[in-house]
Amino acid sequence: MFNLVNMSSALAADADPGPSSAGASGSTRDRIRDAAVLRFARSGFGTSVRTIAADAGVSPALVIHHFGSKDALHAACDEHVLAGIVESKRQNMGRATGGQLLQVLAEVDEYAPLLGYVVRSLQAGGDVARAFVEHMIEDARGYTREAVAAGIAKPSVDEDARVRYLTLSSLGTLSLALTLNPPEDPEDVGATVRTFLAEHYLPMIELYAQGFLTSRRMLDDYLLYVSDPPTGGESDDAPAPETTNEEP
Amino acid sequence: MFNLVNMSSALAADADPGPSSAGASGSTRDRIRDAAVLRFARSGFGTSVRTIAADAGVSPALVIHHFGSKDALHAACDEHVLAGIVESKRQNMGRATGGQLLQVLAEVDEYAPLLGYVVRSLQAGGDVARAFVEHMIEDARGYTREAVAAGIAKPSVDEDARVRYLTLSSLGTLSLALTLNPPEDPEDVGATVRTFLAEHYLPMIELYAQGFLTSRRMLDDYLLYVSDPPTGGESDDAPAPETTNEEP
DNA sequence: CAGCAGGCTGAACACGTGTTTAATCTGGTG
DNA sequence: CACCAGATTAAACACGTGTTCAGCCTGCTG
Repeated sequence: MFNLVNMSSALAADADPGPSSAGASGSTRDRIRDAAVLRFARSGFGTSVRTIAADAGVSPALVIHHFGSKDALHAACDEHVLAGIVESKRQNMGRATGGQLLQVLAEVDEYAPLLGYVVRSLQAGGDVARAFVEHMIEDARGYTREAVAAGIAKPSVDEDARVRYLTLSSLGTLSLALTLNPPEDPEDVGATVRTFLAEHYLPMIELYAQGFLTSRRMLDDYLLYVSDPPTGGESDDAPAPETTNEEP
Repeated sequence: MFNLVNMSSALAADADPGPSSAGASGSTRDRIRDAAVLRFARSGFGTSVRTIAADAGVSPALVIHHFGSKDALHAACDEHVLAGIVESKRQNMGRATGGQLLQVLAEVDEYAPLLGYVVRSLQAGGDVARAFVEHMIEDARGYTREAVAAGIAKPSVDEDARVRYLTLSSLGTLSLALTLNPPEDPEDVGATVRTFLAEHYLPMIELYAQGFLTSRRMLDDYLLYVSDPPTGGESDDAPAPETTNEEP
C-alpha cells in the first residue's frame, strides 16, 4: 500500500509542454513527442509512426526527420516520461508520506498520461520499466524505514528484499489487473486505477494489517531451511540474489 | 504463496502429443502446434508464421493450410495449453495442498513450456490469461477455505476479494519480475522461476506470516470508511480481537 | 494399373511497416 | 533583393508480414 502511495506521488505531474528538457528545439518536435507518449500509452508501442504522425497533424517523414527513427522516438518518450516522474517527485515530496491514499488518488486524473505510459512499459519491459521500478523501490525504502522507525510497520528479516517484493507486488498486481481487464476508456486512467483500488484495497490492507497465516511456522521453517539470513554469510544453494541498486 | 503452490500444481503437465483434442488429424498438425506453443512462449506472440514453420521443419503455407490463419493457430495453442492445464490439475489434485512448495518446484522443468506460454499470455492479456487466472482463483478459493478451516490461515473480512487479490498478486508479481528481468535462457523457465523464488520467497512468506503493519488501525479505518463490509459482520466500532502474532 | 484426395511446397501477391529522397515552402539574414 | 538553412511534405523504396495459388508428391482406393 505504501507502494501505491509512492506511485501516486511519483506520478503527480502533467505532461504539458514545458521548456524543461534538454532540446527545447521547436514546438512541433514536442507536439510529436507528446502525441507519441499519449498514443503509446493508449495503444501500446506497436503503434505505427503513421498513426502518431496523424495524431500530431504531421507527415510521417517529419517524425523521422525530428527523431531519426521510431526507436529513437520511443527513447525520447521514455526520457521525457522519466523526467516528468522525477520532477513530480520533487514537487510532491512528503505529501503522501502519511498514508492518506484516497485523497491522493482523487487527483489521479492530472497525471493519467504518464501513468498509462508507465503501465504499458511495465507490460513491455525495457528501460523505463526498470528505471521506474528502481525509483519506486528507492522511495519505498525510505518510506518503509520511516514507518518502521515510527512503529507503524514491523521490522523485517531482510528489509531490502521486503521493499523490493512489496514494490514489485503492488506494481505487478496493478499491471496484471489492467492487462486482464483493460479499461473501456483508456484515456481515463484515473477511473481505472480507482476501480482497481475499489476492488483490491480491502484485501490488500487486510493482508498488510493482519497477515494471512495464523502462525509463524512456515516462515521459521524457511529461515531454518536457508540457515543463513542475509545478516550472515552464505552457504550451499540459493543462487545469491544480490540486491544491486544504484542509479538514483 | 498458496497461489504459487496452486500455479505449480496447475501446470505439472508436459506438452507431449496426445490424441486428446477434437481433431486428431495428423501428427504434423500437432508438431506445428507444439512448435508454435514453444516459440510463442520463448519469443512472444509477435513471432512470424515463417519462424514457427521453420521450427517445425515445414513450409509457412502448410501452417496456414492446417490452421487457416495465424490467429486461428494462436487460438489453437491457447486451447491446447488450457487443456493441458486442466488435465494436469486433475493429476496433481491435492498434491500441493500441504504447502511443500519447494518439492513441487523441483519438478518445475517438466511443465516449463506451458508456464512460459502462460506468462506470455499474462503479459499480452487475452482469453488464456483470463481463463487461467480464473482457474487459479477458483482453485485458490478451495485451498484457502480448507486452510481457514484447518486453522492455518486467518479468516478474512471478504474471502472472495482476498482470494482474487492474492492470486492476482502472486501472478502479477511473477509476471512483472520476469518482464523486468527476462531470463537469458528462455528455455529454462524452471530455473527462472526458481531464481524468482530465491529472491522473493522470504519477504512473501514473511508478509503472509506476520503482516506488514503493527496495528489494525488502517484496516479498521477503512472498514469504517466503507461502512458496509460484505459479510455484514462488525460494522461500527469494537474492531475485532487484536491479532498480533505470537509464537505457538 | 488409373485416379484421386490430401499433405505439402515454392513462388507470388497484397499490404503495412520504417525509412529515404527529392522537392517545396518559409522565415530570417547578408 | 538574393540566399540559404531548416521545417515540411508527397512519393517512392526496401522489406517483412500473413496469405493465396498452382502444382508437385504420396499413399490409398477402385
